[in-house]
Amino acid sequence: MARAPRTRTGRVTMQDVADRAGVSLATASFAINRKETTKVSDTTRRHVQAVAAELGYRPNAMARNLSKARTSFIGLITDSIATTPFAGQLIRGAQDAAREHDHVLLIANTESDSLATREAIGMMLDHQVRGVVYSTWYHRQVRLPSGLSDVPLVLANCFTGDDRVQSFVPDETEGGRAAANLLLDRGHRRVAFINSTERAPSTVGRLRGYRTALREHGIAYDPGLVLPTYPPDQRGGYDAGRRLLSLRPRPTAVFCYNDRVAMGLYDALREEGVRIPEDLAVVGFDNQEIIAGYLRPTLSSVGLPHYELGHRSLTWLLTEGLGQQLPEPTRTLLPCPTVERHSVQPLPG
Amino acid sequence: MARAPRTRTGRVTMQDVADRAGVSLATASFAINRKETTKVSDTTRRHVQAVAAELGYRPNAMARNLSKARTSFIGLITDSIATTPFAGQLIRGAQDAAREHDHVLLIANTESDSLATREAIGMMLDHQVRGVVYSTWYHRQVRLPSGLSDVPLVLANCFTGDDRVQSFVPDETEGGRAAANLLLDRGHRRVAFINSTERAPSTVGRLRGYRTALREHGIAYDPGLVLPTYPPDQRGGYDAGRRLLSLRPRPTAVFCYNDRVAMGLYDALREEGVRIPEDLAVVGFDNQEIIAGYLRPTLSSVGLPHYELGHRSLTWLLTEGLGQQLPEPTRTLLPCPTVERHSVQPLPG
DNA sequence: CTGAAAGCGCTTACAG
DNA sequence: CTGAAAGCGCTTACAG
Repeated sequence: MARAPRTRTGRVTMQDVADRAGVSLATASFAINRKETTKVSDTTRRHVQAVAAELGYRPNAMARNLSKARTSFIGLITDSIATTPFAGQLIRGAQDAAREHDHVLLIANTESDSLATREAIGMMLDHQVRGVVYSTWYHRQVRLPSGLSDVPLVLANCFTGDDRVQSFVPDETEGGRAAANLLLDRGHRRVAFINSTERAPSTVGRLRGYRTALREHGIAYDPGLVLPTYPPDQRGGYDAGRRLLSLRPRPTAVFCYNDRVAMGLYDALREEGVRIPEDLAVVGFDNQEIIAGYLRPTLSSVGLPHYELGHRSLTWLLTEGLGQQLPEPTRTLLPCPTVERHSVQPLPG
Repeated sequence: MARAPRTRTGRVTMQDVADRAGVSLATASFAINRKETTKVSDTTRRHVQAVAAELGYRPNAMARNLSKARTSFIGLITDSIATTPFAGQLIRGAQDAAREHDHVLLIANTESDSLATREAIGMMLDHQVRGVVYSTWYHRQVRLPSGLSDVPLVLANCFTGDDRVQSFVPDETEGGRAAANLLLDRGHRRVAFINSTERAPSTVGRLRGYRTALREHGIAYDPGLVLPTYPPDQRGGYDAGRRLLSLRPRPTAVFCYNDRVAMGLYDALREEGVRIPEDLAVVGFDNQEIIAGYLRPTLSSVGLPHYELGHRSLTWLLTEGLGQQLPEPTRTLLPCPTVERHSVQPLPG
């Protein structure tokens, strides 16, 4: 890198490049930005670019943003970042999408704190973000904080009561159906469901999917096979597991609301010497690798599409959500992938 | 909010505020930014601020950054964001520190990809970040990517071979000592250590800490009680657990390299009907809530200070790392917190 | 205490 | 194809 003129910030400016290349600032700008409109001859462009490279020129994004009256920032608001790896996946998806479109994420983690949320929104508006992704770490309905009404917006993993904002959420129903099918397709006919008692998209949707799957297999829905649990964690799963074992005739398979519930169920089964999957086949939900991948036997599960939620919502924002006339907002359902492990018999054949 | 003049971007500018308040742009600027130098009368300042609030004025951060020749951006490079909740904790700590100093994080997740790293660094330099935090999700030595030599830098959870850059890392030795003490302080004298075979700060440090603790308790170090395992996960822990059970006399306590190893150990113990903590006390490391909090019995563990790594490194960067003459770089060790649960007997008394 | 003016580093009509 | 010039929305010496 050659010695170069310096400015206030100690950096090479476009004016420096122009001077050294013997062209005007305007020409340097066009040449460096490779404007499609062929305003600059190939020779000039190559020459200017060579000089820029030689001087180690880097554009000043602040100046560019100001003069273009447009930044390449997208705000991402999340209510948690480290509670689970879920938020991280969502961020990763959003980040990848942002990169694909040459945009930069301004991430704010609010921990559901309203002051932090307000500050985050203010910071984003001050930085002229082109749009905002509002996300939650578990699928739920939200009330939008104020301050977001004047900026292009998309929701990831959450939705508003009136569905007047475009949102992307997991297809809980289809996920519940897939989980149940993992068991029904193996010929199980007495399939229990340990569900959380919260009223949430996940509990309602997964139950609906479970019932759909039963119907499709010609099996009557038996409410007695739906075991409520709360909280939906290892302890709840253990308790529900004990209740499940006292059912007569005993179910041969069970779909657990989530992997932590399955973890507790495993404990209950072990105590009673019930083998998985021989005596009872088990399916979880969430596909938390650290649980599902390490239980013995490893747990078949249905995952949540957090990466895709982040990626799709950001992509939508950048491709459709920025225009003047938005498409009719919808709540778009994203599929939940099935992950087969060893807690269910292999499919015959 | 009153009707206000509009600009290109459709936003209220400082000029609008000045006009409406009947003052000059300069005065508006001073009034709005509450410059300590009392250049503006209280009356004027209050008036201008009232007008600004009335018009819903928000400063344009791009313009401010450009004219001040300084942004409030700090870059944060991480090699993983969703593998574990660790990176999320580190980010959260850094984010909180940034907020405390009115700075904004530009986060890039590279997944250890060198192209992504290069792009991230370029993006950060283009955005005139004031400094960069380079972090890894597990404690290790790193080679710095090029492009970071001209920017204030600090390392979090990693360090360079020559220690010529300030870094913050977990105190593995003290953590290992604390883990062993959790057992030794209960009177255990035959304390095994299931360690990973990788050569890493964690394995080396924790072993050193374990030996220190033994010495302090007047117990001779017995290499036969250090059981190697690889990979350091549930499977490795299970295998090591079986080996441990064949030792004679059998250890009464064991310190596991991490919680996943402990999870596998639990499986081995359960198979043999060995009770925790009555027959064997167990301590893990990492304090991964989803494992340690849910195993039966719950697992005592030593945590890693990811939040603090992020918070301390960012704070250092903003308070000491930005100056012209940096303090002598050091590798600063941060303490690993002990978390007691039920896999160790309660302390008598 | 207040204002006129220059300048930050770019982009982009507008002329030529 | 190339250049002179205005302008983005602020900050900050410098005068008064």
